[in-house]
Amino acid sequence: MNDPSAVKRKARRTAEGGAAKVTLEMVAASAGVSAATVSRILNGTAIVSNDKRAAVDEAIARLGFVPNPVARGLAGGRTLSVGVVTQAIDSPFYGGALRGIEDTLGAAGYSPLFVSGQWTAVHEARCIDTLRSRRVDGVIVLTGRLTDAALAATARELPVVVTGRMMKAPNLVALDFDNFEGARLATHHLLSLGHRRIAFIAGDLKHSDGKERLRGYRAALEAAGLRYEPGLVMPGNFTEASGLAAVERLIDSREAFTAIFAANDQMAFGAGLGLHRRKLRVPADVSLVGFDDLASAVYSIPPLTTVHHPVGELGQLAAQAMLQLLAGEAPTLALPAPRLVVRESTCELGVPRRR
Amino acid sequence: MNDPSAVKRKARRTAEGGAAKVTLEMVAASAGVSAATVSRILNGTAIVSNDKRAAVDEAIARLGFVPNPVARGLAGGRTLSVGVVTQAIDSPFYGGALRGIEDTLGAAGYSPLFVSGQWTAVHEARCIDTLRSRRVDGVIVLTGRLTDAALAATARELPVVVTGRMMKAPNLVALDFDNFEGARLATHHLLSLGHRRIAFIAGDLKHSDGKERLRGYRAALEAAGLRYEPGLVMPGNFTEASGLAAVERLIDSREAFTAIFAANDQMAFGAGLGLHRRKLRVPADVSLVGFDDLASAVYSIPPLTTVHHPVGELGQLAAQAMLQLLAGEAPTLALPAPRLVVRESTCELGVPRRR
DNA sequence: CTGAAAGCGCTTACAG
DNA sequence: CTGAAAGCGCTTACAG
Repeated sequence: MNDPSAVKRKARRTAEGGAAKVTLEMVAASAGVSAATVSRILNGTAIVSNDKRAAVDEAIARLGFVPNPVARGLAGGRTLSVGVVTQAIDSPFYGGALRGIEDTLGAAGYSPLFVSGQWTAVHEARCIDTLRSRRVDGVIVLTGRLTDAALAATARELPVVVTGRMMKAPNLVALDFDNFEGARLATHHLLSLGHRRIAFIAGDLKHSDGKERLRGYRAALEAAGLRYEPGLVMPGNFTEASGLAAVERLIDSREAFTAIFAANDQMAFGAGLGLHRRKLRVPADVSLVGFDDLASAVYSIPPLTTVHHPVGELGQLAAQAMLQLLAGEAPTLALPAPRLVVRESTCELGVPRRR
Repeated sequence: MNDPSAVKRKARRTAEGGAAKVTLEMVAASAGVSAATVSRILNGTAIVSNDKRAAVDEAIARLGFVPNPVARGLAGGRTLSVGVVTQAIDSPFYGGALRGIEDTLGAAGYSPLFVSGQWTAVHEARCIDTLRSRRVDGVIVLTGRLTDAALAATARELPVVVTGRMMKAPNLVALDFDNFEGARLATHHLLSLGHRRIAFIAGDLKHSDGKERLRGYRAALEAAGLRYEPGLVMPGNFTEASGLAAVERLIDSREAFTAIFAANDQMAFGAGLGLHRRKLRVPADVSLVGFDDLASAVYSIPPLTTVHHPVGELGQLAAQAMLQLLAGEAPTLALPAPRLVVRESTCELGVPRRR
């Protein structure tokens, strides 16, 4: 404070900024201890005598001190922030996961930094660069297009949690959901209602969730002694538009079917509209099952039977795993199991419900 | 570098971190100039001779230097990040706005920091504290519960852009959408189809968008020479559940109606389900109009006629306004006008379309 | 046009 | 248990 220019600068800043920023140094001076001691108390880094601790706590409260995370980040190399690579910040599917992450991280004093990967590996790589330059302490990747190798490489730099795939690497934890089992459940449900001609609208088969859901459909069919019929399987890409197109193709193909299982809810919604346009009633004429249990599935017409995908929990788990990695602990995970939610878009074959 | 402990520390860090971090100082040394000069070139802060600039550019490229935003934030007081207070990170309504903000900010080298206000003033205030402690350069607030005074107060500290309300304050720009006109358009559409008994499901009337939409409904009615009938107006709170409940109350009230205008799409979806449950067909028996034009409105059954609310544009505009404030310019705004999107949930009275 | 130096607000070995 | 001091990687008056 004996540098005149410094004083001038500080004065100007205070004038602009309104309330003068309280610094750790001011707390230290006011409590009669060194800055190091205040820092140690803040971080629980060392044992401090009770009287000093009390004095510091009092000073912090009195001055209304809030540590500056930017300075902390520079000095300590930890920013208390974790990057979250999602595919689209406005995705109806990932929304719940983002919320779960935000809640869990927030409770531990960490802030999430959300970035959108736009479903391309190039963008995702750029996202991770941005996050690293912002010095996040770790990265959570929701699915995405990055290769396992790329992910393992970034795990060499900082802890990584990835969802939607199975892989093993040091400093990385992968959290997958049992898509196979979910699809099996959905198909089994239709079979148990007496359906035998069950069409399937596939998701993106380049991706594991798309592949697994197809595999589950097929496994359930075969377990019931039915043949897998390629003519009943329509390609799709997880969008409503592709679900709509799939149904049109299916109907035009003149292949007989009494039920449709779409590999996600968005395609099921598209399929529902397609059936509506072709004057087929759900479920009286065709039973329809989705996958994911989006918030909007409850209010679709009719309310959609679907496989509940606990994205919120998945987000919480991913955040918890990250927190554990950051604390140097070995993450312990209990993955949520798939569960079928029966609503009104399915009914027994030959016993159409009256609307 | 003549401090042994410093050398040791750096070495350890490099070993852990994989690729050694390239610093501005290394660039300066390598280019034979001072750190100040490199900084000036990076920031365009001063005119620099061409040969030095070339040397520095070359060194930056050769070493792969990326400036550390954390250090920049500490030293310069600017973090190139802007806080975004949204109500829920997974809101189907704000999603598009978040995306617009992310895109526009990203193109200018800024990163958004998304936080969720949970629709309560307390949370929002806490969000703004968090953002300020993270030293964001400005804050964008999407609607929210904060009072105008509270917003004006934070605008004294840093630039603020707020959507969903009209207000004036220094260092703050408010971006509103013409909810009144939108509601007028929607109601007018139903009137022009011959409907006279038009029910209205209101949104949250404590909030300006809720109030304005009700006002627009009423104004259109009165302009057509019709009386405003309280019995046709059902309370709601912008959720699907409240739309569903409103329709049930409406039907049970035995009030005659041939059309429903819901103050947002989510309530319209709930209303649609309510009508479906009571065996009323849309639009053959009842025409239904929403407000917002959510992504899912296109695939609802039937596809929903609604007022397009350009949230994506609104997000881009908000981000642009923030960028202009940050640059010390006076924001110039061209607000997008409401526009009716006619789909399949409305039809002429007395001329029911065959499904 | 350019450099030396101080400073941003913390953390962390080091040395008691 | 605790302090003095250096350092994190930049920016910015100040003084040429």
